[in-house]
Amino acid sequence: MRNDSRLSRMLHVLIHMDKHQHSATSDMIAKMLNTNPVVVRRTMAGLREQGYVRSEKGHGGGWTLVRPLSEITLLDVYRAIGEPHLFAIGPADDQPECLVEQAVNVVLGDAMKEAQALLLRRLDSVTLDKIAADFEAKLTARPATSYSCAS
Amino acid sequence: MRNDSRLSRMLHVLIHMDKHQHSATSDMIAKMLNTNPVVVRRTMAGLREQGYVRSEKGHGGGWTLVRPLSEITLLDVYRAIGEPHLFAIGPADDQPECLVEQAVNVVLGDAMKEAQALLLRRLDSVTLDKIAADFEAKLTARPATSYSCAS
DNA sequence: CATCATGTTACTTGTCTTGTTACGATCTGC
DNA sequence: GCAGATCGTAACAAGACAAGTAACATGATG
Repeated sequence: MRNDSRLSRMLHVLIHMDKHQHSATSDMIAKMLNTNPVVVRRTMAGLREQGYVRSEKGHGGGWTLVRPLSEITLLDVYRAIGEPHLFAIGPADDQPECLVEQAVNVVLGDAMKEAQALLLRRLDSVTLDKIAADFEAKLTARPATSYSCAS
Repeated sequence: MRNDSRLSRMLHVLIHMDKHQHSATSDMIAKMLNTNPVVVRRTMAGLREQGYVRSEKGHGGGWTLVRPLSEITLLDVYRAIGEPHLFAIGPADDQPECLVEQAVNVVLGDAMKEAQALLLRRLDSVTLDKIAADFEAKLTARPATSYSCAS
């Protein structure tokens, strides 16, 4: 568990959900992600609140995709899961008195802000159906092997 | 302790070391950074191995800057401390069998690689004397207040 | 040789995601 | 309406990793 994999996992799930049109239970999704249902519900709660998926209780319930992949960007998903910290590095002190440290924070902070802006711009420029299309391309390139995790 | 602050701390220290020409003990540096001497030695070990600073034991010993700030970039310091992970996010699985997950990893990985390249480029383009100059500018702008942490 | 200072190891702490257990709420179908 | 499926949520443990801490060895100075 070295990285925060919530964004990666949610992208994975959403594309799979688009492939089977019927609802998927947290249990099925958990098996797909090699985790357990509680983690799935916890992480997907944000997607539900933002209206990208819907969850239904009871017999025959589960999760369904509400909006088409073409209308969801990676940035949308990132925001829906709560915009977790992108960087592992950061300043020692956010509001230092020392002017030297302030100067360090400015230079380092500017560089990080630029990198973050670039990353978010990239996330904003890609919709989920683009990833789905990449998958289809891979699929036709090697149709012999098993193509997907428990889908 | 939310972030890895080693880079930030080392930049801070190196610039201070340039200001007083005599050597600084780990104890003095620790007070400056609000930490303790062991952390200082641990983190600065990389800088010593790369030849940016020198440490001397015994009476009158301590740490001294070996190379001028103009010859040290932020990237140099980042590398000297062991190139710690920059990002807090990442893929759920580095070598997934599922082609969907592979496609997710490619898109996400490309975006992160670009952001990382930009950040490292920025770190490479700034030398420590630039930060020192920023500090001097701040200093002349408000000379009345205390300017520096225990320097 | 006494003292100062670094070098290093081992262990603890703090923080955050993930994993897990437990329990309550709600919906379906018989 | 009862049984079972399924989500919702709270509480807590596990794992990872930087940072904090304590103990002790090593080496240099006077």
